[in-house]
Amino acid sequence: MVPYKTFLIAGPTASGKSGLALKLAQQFNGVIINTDSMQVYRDLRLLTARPSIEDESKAAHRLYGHVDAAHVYSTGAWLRSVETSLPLWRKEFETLIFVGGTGLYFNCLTQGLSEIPEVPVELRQKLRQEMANSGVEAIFNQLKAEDPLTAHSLQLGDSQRIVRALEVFRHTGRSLRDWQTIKTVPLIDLVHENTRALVLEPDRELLAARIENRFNKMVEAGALDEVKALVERDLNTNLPLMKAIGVVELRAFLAGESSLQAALDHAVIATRQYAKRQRTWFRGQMGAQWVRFSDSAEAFNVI
RNA sequence: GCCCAGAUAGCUCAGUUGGUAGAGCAGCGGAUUGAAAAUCCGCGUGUCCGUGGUUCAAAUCCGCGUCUGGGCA
Repeated sequence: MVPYKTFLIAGPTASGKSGLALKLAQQFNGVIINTDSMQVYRDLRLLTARPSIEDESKAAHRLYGHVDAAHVYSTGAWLRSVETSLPLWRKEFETLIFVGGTGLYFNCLTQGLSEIPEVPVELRQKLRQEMANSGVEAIFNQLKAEDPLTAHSLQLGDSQRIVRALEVFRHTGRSLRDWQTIKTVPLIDLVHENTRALVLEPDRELLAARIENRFNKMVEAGALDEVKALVERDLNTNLPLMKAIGVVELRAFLAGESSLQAALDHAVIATRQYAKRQRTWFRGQMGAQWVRFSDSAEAFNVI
C-alpha cells in the first residue's frame, strides 16, 4: 500500500468522514485539515459535529474551532489559511487529509478561486442594511443598472448573491462575472499520482436514520447548553454560525416556543435537507477524479 | 346498542351550484466563486374508505357496510 500524500474526503453530513480521516491520519502520519464551513467556529462543537477533544488528541487537526461566532468567516479566508500553512504541514507530516462537507471549499482548493479584492466591511454592511430596509428588488434594480451582466444570471429571490455582486461592483468597478473568469492556481492537484479524492455516499435511508440518531445524541450530550450559551451572547442572528442547523430549532425550544419533540423533528428535517443539497453538489460538481464509496470501511480497505 | 361528526397526496387539511382534484409541510430534481450547514430555482407523487344507486356526468347527492373520533346509554 503506497502512502498517498494527499487525501480529500467529501461526503454528506453524518456519512462517517471524520472517523475515516482519523484512521487514515493514524495510519499514515497525517494531519487532518477541516474542510467544513461550520466546524471552523469555536462555539458549537457538538452541534457542528466537530471532532471531540479525545479524537483531536489522536491525530493532528487543523482549522477546527479557531474562529469566534461573532465573525463572518469565508471561503476566501479558509483558502488563504490553507495556502499559508500548506508548506509547513507538508514539512511536518507525511500525509494531508482534507475532510469536510463543504463542496465549495473543495472546489476552490482543487480549482482555484478568483482573487477579488476584499470588500470593506462598512460597504458590505451598508448594502445589507439597505436591502433589509428597502427590499431585495431595490438592490437588484441597482445591480441591473450597474452590472447587467451579473444581474442577468441571478434570480430576484437570490438576495445573497445579489448583494455580493453589487458590493463587488461598487468596490472594484468591475463585474463579478468578469472577476470570476480569472482563477488562482489550485493548491491541490487532483490528477497528481499522490492525490486520492473520494466521496462517501451512504444509502439515503441509512443516512436519514443516522442523522436522526446523531442529532438525538447531540442533544443528550449537551447541545442545548451550547445553544443556550451562544444565544446568551446576543449576537446578530445573521451571522453564519447563528444559521447552523439546530440553532434556530433548539433556541425555539429554550425560549418555550416549541416542544422538544418539535425542535428535534425540525432539526432532523433540516439536516436531511442539507444532506440532499450536499449530494446534489457532489453529483454535479465533482468529476471523475472523485471515487465514490457507500461506506467508510469500504473506502478504507480500498485505499 | 343508539345519536352525531369524519374518512381526499407520506402528514395536516381545502375542494364553490355535481363536470375524474389542490394548498402547506414532507419528499424528489437542479443551480452554486469570499455568509455555502448559506442563498435560490423547478416538480404533485392520488383505488377521493368500500359497495350499490340517481345522473349524460359523483370526491360532491341517496342507501348499505367498514373504520376513526365525540356524545348518550
